[in-house]
Amino acid sequence: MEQKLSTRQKRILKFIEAFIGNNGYPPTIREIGEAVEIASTSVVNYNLNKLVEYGLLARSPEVSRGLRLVGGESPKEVPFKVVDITHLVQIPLVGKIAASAPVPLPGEDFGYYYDDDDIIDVPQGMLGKHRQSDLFALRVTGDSMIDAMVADGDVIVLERQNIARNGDMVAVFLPERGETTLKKYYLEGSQVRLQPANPTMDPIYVDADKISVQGRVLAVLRTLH
Amino acid sequence: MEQKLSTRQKRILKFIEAFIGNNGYPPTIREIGEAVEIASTSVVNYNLNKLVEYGLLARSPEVSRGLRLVGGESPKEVPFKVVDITHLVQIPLVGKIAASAPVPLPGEDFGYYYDDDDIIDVPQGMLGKHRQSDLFALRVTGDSMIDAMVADGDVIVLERQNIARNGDMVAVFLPERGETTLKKYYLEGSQVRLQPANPTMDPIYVDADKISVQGRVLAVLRTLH
DNA sequence: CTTGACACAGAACATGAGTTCGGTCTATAA
DNA sequence: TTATAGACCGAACTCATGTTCTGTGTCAAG
Repeated sequence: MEQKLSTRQKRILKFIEAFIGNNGYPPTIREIGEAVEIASTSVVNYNLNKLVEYGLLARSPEVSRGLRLVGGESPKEVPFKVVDITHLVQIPLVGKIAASAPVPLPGEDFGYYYDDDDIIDVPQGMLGKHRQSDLFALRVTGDSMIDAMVADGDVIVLERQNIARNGDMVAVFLPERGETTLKKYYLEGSQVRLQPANPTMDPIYVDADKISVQGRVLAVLRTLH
Repeated sequence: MEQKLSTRQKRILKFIEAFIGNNGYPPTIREIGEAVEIASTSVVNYNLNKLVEYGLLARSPEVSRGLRLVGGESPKEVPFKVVDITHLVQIPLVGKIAASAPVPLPGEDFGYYYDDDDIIDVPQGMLGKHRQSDLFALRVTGDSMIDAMVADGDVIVLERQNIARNGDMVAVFLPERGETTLKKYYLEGSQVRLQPANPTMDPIYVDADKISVQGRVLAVLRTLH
């Protein structure tokens, strides 16, 4: 059964989900309208009734906030699922990363000592589930990471981690070369194959005990202007 | 921690819990009063405020059914900070982009089937200030955009726009070649220089009237795993 | 006994919020 | 062309619902 929801209707559903997750109770028609950019309450009402037709929503007539999501999923799980989507994780931007230096790791002793501009917000659902204290971000300076498809000015979000599993994109420091790179990690015998994200470029091979994994890359964020 | 809840307050808590479980939204003051046999709404209000004092309940003033059960734990350190949803921008993921086809723009009836997750949340501060309705996102398929430092699977956020200013990163469709690319835009006389983001690659030059700007790139999002 | 905090009742009040209705716009069918 | 239906807007309407106020009765401290 293929239900073609309009973009608005999808946004409405998503918003209701998120709102309930954040507030514990459903939104009003007007709150939905504001969030989804619908000027008239009647239009929101109109689309809500559509969603009821499609069996995605339940409404209690004449009841404020009388909405309930009734998708195929178990309704019990909704609030938790939503939490993942709508929560923002605050990640400290602890410094810059360049090929010529090891990754600056967040200070352990002094914990939270960053000013406001050094914290970036990321929707929790965009990353997986991780201990927030293990997350940190770095701004890339220079073009040395182009083989990792990472440009000057990009922000990368990392999870602090000393080991890696095959296929992980990791930040590794190579003491022999005295440089840091972002590569995909593949352990092959006693050697490690470090594969650039750019498929046109060749991997490098290093002894497994001669590299230092600094963290696993979870996301790359690039904003223009 | 002793909590000397009156029988009424216990019944209220119990009822709220049951009501939310049954209906998906919290009860009104009057519904509580009826269930717990309290004659006056003010008394219900009175006891609800007591429960808030005890840290067992959260209320949103002037909000219908603005109740939320909250654990008895101390509100000291919440692992994830709850943020107002209005700080998130909801952007429709309207389709895929590949070198071989023009950009699918929102509103064009492509008969698209929208999934549950073709809306992405982005912190408002990450983009600039834009009309939300002008924003859309595309998922990149294939490695054809590597010269723009965009990898397979990346999501790009665009602002719908037909013109471009020098230096803008834009999605342009080249009718002559029948392909779409992401390039930096520089108008030079009657020609346009399209500069790849990757500094090691060379620009291409096209007649200004032979290109079609589809939108301006605001951000590139890449998640691993 | 008086005082005051506490729990409660009842009713009026103000506004939050669902509903309804007339009208516009666009696309498609007749 | 006209007609019809879907999606939308704006405003009015009405009830649902939170808030506030005055006033009871109880009970323990003074």
